[in-house]
Amino acid sequence: MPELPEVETFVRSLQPRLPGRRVTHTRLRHADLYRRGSLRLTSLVGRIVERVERVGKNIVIRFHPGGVMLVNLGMTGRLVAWPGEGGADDVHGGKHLHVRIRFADDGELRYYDARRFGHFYVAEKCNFEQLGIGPDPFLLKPRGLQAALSGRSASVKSLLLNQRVVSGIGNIYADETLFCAGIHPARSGDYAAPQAAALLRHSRVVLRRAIEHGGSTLRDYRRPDGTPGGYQSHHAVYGRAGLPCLRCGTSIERIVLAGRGTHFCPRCQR
DNA sequence: AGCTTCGCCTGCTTGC
DNA sequence: TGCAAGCAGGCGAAGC
Repeated sequence: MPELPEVETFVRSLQPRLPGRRVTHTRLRHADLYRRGSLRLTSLVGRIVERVERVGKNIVIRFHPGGVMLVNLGMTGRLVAWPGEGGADDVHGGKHLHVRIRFADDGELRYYDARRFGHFYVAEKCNFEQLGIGPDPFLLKPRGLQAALSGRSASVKSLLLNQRVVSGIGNIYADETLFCAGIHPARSGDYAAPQAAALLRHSRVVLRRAIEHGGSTLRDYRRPDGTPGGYQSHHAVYGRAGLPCLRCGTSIERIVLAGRGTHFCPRCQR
């Protein structure tokens, strides 16, 4: 599931390939792909890609002389330039190809999404806060996270998953961060608030390492070139229920918290 | 207001 | 072996 490291992997592939290209046609299969309030993709025709960046789990494409497109990949979305590198085109046999943005040079930006949980948002300008996209973990200050956690009775895990609190952390990296920080996922935000600096530090270490490995592939996710990411083999707790903790040997537990499968070491995380 | 649960959507896994 | 039910999960909406 594309979280920050997986989205960053897509952005790093797109950034050297899209800028300078002019949009000539757009095609979208289902209008329900648009997030509420979005302009149509056709409004981008004639505009030139300026740059590709990432905010939290969102891919942000900015255009000249104006306009911005946000893509949230949901669970199984893939945003790739076509033709792709090394036969990686049509990874789903074209069955799940939902958006095609054609450029003047005949190349395309393609969006595939098997489960259609992803969303597009097109606007002249966008305000991330209004869209519910909070600060990126690499920009958020320890004090900011502390303030966002203190006084909150919700579990620290659900707050890490809350994109308004910090954007980019999803189920895998929330579990991994909490393990590194030694905090039980069911603890309240208020309890964890004094440890905000450590939480933030650990989240950055985990996210940076995951980016270096091209993200985590559990099932659907593939890097832009079609190869799986490599970070899943470095998970300490996620997907390791019943296996021994790498630090103390205690069996890793799995519970459901905030509606998500949650993995932790009952001895290392208190 | 804050928190939890639900539903969207589809493919893979599990169980009868 | 085959089919139906269960499960996974980001995120917005609904409910408490």
